[in-house]
Amino acid sequence: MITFVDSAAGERERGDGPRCLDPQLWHACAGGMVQMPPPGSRVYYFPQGHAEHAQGQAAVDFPPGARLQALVLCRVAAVRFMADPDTDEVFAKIRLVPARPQDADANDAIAAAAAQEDKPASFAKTLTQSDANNGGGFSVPRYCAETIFPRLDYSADPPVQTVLAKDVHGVVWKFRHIYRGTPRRHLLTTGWSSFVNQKKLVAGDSIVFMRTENGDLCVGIRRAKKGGIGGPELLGEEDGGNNKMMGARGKARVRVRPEEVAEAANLAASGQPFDVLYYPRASTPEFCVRAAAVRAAMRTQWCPGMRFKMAFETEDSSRISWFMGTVSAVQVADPIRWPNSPWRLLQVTWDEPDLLQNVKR
Amino acid sequence: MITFVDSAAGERERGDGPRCLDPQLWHACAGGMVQMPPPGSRVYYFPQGHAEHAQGQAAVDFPPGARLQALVLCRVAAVRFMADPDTDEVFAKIRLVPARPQDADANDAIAAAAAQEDKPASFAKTLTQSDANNGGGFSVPRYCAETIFPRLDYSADPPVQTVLAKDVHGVVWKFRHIYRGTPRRHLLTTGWSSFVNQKKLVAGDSIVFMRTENGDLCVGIRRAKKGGIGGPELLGEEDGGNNKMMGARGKARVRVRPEEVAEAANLAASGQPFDVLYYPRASTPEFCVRAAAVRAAMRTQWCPGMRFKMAFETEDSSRISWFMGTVSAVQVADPIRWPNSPWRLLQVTWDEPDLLQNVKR
DNA sequence: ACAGTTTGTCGGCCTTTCCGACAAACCAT
DNA sequence: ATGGTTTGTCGGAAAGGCCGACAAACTGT
Repeated sequence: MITFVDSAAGERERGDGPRCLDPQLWHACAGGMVQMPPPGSRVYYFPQGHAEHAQGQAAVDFPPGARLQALVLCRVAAVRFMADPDTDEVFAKIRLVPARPQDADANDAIAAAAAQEDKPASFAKTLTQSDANNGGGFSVPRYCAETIFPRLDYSADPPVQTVLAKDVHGVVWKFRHIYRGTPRRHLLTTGWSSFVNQKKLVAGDSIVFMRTENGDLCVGIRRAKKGGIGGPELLGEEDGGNNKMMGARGKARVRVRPEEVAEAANLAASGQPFDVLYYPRASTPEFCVRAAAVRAAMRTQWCPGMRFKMAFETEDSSRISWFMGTVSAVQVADPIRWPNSPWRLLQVTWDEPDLLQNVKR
Repeated sequence: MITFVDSAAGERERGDGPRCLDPQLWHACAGGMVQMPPPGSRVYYFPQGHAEHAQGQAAVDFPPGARLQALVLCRVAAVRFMADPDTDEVFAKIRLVPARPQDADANDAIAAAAAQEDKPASFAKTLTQSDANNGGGFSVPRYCAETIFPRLDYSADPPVQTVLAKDVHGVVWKFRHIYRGTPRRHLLTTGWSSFVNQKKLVAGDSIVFMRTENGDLCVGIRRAKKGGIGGPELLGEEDGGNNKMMGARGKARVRVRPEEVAEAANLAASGQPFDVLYYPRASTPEFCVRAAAVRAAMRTQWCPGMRFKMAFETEDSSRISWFMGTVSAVQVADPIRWPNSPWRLLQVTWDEPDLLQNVKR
């Protein structure tokens, strides 16, 4: 394997191929609202959702003859946290084993609570024009510099230090961190420019800094959704445990191939173990949803006029906000192919006048 | 382990610690005249020489009581080719097992001849002021560019290519190689500056380029001997198989600690296996000399007035030249501590009027 | 010794990037 | 609203580094 650096600081830990990365950095990159089902827990697998995850527009070609189910109860056998070698985009490889309903539901809730704990401090910033284009500098928000970066010695004039940050591949980047200007502000100078160039960052992309338990700094990337850098700021995000929102822009390049979806759906239907790739930032709904959450949602009789609350994350990952809306219609997506599918599309009218959003369940 | 790169190109193969490096690159860095005794061959180990290798001035503190021998016949058990992680200086860790004279002398000559073969093409250049200080460029001697570097496409205007060279640690450096100017000449531009900075090269240091059998390029470093960068060009080099010259400048930092020498000498005297570190560019005489060479030299009755010829290597490692001299005195170095030691210092007056040189044996 | 070739050094100029000034945006009262 | 704080953008300036010109050094005859 190869660590490759050019006009920059880089360091690599190991020399293996597409390896698993630190789950905490993975979560920091995925966004604070992504919660992966822990191994051993049970989820419902939605072939329809998997298909949406795979496609831009091209429909997945499910074999016509096969007896497919709209949702399959599975046990999570393993979750591998990974990152795209080229784009640094994080994704997970989830191994699912179809299960029978009467199987034990054991630790679902407990494990979920445990996963919530000890989440290390992280901070995300969307790159400005100046961060991405200008003379090789990055304006570090004060909060980020003070809580995520290593302590800076303010007695020096000007206060400067070298900051090392490991990316999702284990490559370490070296930045000069300086506190200067009038008024004073935190900046990354030397090293930033080549980071931007090598990661091919543009204004609108986000950068995530995370501090591990042992004090090391990590850096991740969240590419801007394609189809317009400027635009309104609303970006699709994951739900708070029950519901899901889907961004309207999107049209990402291929990450999951339709054949893989078809194969997974078939294996699921025939009760065999299978792997799925899950891209947490793909702006499509979850297709592996906690069994308990699905059952709770199914108990609700959704009908037009109901008020609807959906969580989303603010840009800097520091808080969680809510959108309010009203259910305007309830319709089954594709009654012919997927009879009795709870993969209903609720049409919601948001209080904030924005694009119509499709919300699952 | 760490690959560290800053404003440069770097790449690492493996992640282990002080590992062994490619023997051919090691030899290219050591200089064309260094010949390591192959495993299985026999050498005489000279504690006195080992001590000189270790010290700047500080004498090695041999335990007074111990019965030490001036030279110990040993079998070479293993040779590990290594490089200093900080300075890139090459050295070898030699495992020696004391042997009895009547043991087989087997393959000494054969192995030596074999070692001579398939030495890959390499080229060394001493850095000029312009190479080391000026606007980040390196003037590549035509011979080096044409025989060591990858083929350049001269049909382009100007002819340019990116050259990758792996250093002794497996880190790959990236250089822009261009053929331009009037008159035309080969230059390394982008990437060179940061190589100089990170390797802390100064005018007077040498850089070694080597081409491996499979066509890959390697780069090594030979630091200038300390105590004056400018000065006369004569640098101490190894002998042609029989004799040894010792540079007068030197005073290098510690590489071998006196305790290690004392321990090795004791183990040698008591017939136990031991390790020695050998720095081929330390400007001290060999202290592990082929058994056959020692016996040949011992048969000669050295006396004042004898003519003396000693090989040395030219700066670019392309040729071997000879110094002629006359033996002016024969004296045993330290008759009290080392009775009957052949570690005599012949005093030689060189034909070229230079500093007096001490020559072993 | 001479002519041809090779390469070390220099000044010019272009690019990169570091810097404070300023003001817009943001926040807390 | 208002004042204090934070941070995005800009133009100036310094540094880095690429270039050909020129001449010194070297080579072979």
